[in-house]
Amino acid sequence: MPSDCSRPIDAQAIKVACSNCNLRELCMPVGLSPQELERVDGVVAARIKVKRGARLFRAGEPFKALFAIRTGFFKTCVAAADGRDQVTGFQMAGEIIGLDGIVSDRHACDAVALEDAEVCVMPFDRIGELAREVGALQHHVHRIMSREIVREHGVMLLLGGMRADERLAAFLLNLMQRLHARGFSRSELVLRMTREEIGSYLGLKLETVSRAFSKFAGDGVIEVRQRQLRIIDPAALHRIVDQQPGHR
Amino acid sequence: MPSDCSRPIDAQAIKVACSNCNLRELCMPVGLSPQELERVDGVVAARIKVKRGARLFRAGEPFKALFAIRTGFFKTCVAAADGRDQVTGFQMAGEIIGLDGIVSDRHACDAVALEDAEVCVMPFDRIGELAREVGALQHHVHRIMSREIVREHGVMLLLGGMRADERLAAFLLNLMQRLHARGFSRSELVLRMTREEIGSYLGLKLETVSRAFSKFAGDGVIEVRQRQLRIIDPAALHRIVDQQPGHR
DNA sequence: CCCGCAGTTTGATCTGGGTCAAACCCGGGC
DNA sequence: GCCCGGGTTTGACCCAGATCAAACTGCGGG
Repeated sequence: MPSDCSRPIDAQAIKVACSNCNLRELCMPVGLSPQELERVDGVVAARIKVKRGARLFRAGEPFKALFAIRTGFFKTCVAAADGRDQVTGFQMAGEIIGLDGIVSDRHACDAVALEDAEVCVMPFDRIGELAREVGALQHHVHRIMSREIVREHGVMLLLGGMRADERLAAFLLNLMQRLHARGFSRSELVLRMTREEIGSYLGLKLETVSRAFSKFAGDGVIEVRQRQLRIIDPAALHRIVDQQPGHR
Repeated sequence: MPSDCSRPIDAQAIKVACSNCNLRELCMPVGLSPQELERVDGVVAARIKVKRGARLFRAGEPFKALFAIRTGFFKTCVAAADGRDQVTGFQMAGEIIGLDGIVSDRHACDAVALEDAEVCVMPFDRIGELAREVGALQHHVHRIMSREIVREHGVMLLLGGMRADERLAAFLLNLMQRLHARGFSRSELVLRMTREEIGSYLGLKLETVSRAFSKFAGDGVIEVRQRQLRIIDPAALHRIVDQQPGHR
């Protein structure tokens, strides 16, 4: 049973084809032979639209498939036994979500669409079968999971040792870099998430995030108007990130 | 070329056999047929001893293999461009390290033995081949990587939103639980790492860790004598972990 | 046995960022 | 057009934990 507000689309009607997808380089292995490519097309069982604010999956639900984001923007978050809630990541087009569900056959976090989104559903057992036949796909799956592990190392570094403005600078740079890899401007972006969500991800309160934004703006490093951002001096952000002190 | 102080051992001489290993349930898939089991034995190419303080691998070194810990205790840590250093995890017998190296064919962190250790070397390409033939092994590899991702979510929750004593309590409970799963006492343990390493992992300074230990001891929750620990009241630790306030 | 040193404990002080509170901004609905 | 509510900004104050400093503990080596 799909989560609230998400509705499946007949895969045949759309004629899903990874081989034609412009995100191919992001979520598929490179260097496949034409026939391998065709087979790998088969991992996508359907596409699903997810409305802004709706959940693609929730912690505790049975895990059946991984999801590749085609369009839109997600956050994933875990909730502790008490009410506490932690954003564990923001995901954009070409990225894969649901990896945390494999270990226990249940999703371990919630995935919430921060804007209307569309995702490709890739049943995990089908991935498994195909990976056994197409070596490149197998390795690709390993790489994706490994990448997620490394990304989380980075977050630990950030949460474990950086000051508020270093965290925000690192966050912005990471966001810009990923957007740029998708062909967006290197200097302009609109934030899909609230200050509070940024704060949760960075281990800060929303007021602190807001103040850091204001400070950067005051220093002429960025321009902010609500969620509209313009990076004026990327080098300054880099300098902020690897300024020594790191007080924690 | 292996890192300082580690020396390979002739695999033939030792006659490595996962099938006889008492850690089998921890690092191998369950429910294999006898012939599958025999094949999986083949993933271990060698065993290596690592002396206390030596590195099994360092960030940047080419990635060739995963390592299963047979005996001993490790920490993994990443270093930022500036001197900053963050412990990303502590690993004990039956756990797998090196997963972060897959994505870029280079290790992304250092693995340091905190006591004399012995590890099984599992060349990654061999794992790949075998996983293609033994479905259970393939799924097992995915589960191990997924588990690491979920573990890191937990650390993010801890670093992002918990107070010092909550962090330490959560850390101790996690440690106890893993040790107990390996047949050790549920109430007594000796810490293999320094206060500073605990602090790095938990995003705290060593003094703060020390104070939290003293506080727990003063409250009769634990007994501490240097690295020797005794948990007197585990329930109290649980209560500390999910006490609401979480000030961050 | 003593020394040296790494690791730990404890105290005193400082401060980054949390908390509380008020005002503001803007888009959507009526 | 106006109102309403979620999101954001800014200010004032406070506290958990960082920082600095000093003393203690226990172990390995000569």
